[in-house]
Amino acid sequence: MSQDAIVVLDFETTGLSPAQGDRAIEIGAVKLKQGVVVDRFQQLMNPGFAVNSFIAGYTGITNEMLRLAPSCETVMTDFAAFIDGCQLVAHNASFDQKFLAAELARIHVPQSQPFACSLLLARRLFQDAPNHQLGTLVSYLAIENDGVFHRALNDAEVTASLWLELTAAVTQRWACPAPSFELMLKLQRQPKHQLERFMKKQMA
DNA sequence: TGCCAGGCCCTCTTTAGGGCCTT
Repeated sequence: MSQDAIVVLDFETTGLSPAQGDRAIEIGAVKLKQGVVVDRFQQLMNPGFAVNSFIAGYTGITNEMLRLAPSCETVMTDFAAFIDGCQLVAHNASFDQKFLAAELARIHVPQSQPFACSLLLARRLFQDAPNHQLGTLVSYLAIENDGVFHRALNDAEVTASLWLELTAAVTQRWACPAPSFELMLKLQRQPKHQLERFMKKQMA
């Protein structure tokens, strides 16, 4: 897999914490090369137990839909191949990263790819947004969408568009052509009041 | 025993508390 590919991913899960026994029930992902979507991945997966009514209502993913889905282990084996050699992005990446690491650990695959966070970047680059929930940012930036949220591929698609908006904002604000993934990783860790100083140093 | 997410980030901060964000 080429090293310049970025996979923007989103998990739907049975809850908030793999440490408390929660599992993934759907993975959706969009692969970008030089800002263009070149591949997609979407798969429901059976966690081995029933999802509660809140999750079914929140995601629209029912136990009936999951009953015939392949196991998490089967799906994650395929997904590990999909993301091999790629850099990763998610909205509130700490959430998706812990589920990705937990599900990959079950099939004895380490999670070693660098992981950028569109939430941390949006808090820095779109400070005027009403808030930084994914749905709000989609409206704020007029990102094209089909009105479906909380399904993995739909959320991954709009997060990929958000990623491109974030890189475009860096380009526009600091005259930085094609900001690298590594630059975005560093930027998401900068205190807000030091953004100008940081970018000035980067562009010098 | 009782409780049960956790990282980020702001502020009435750092010997802490609470909102934001993800499902």
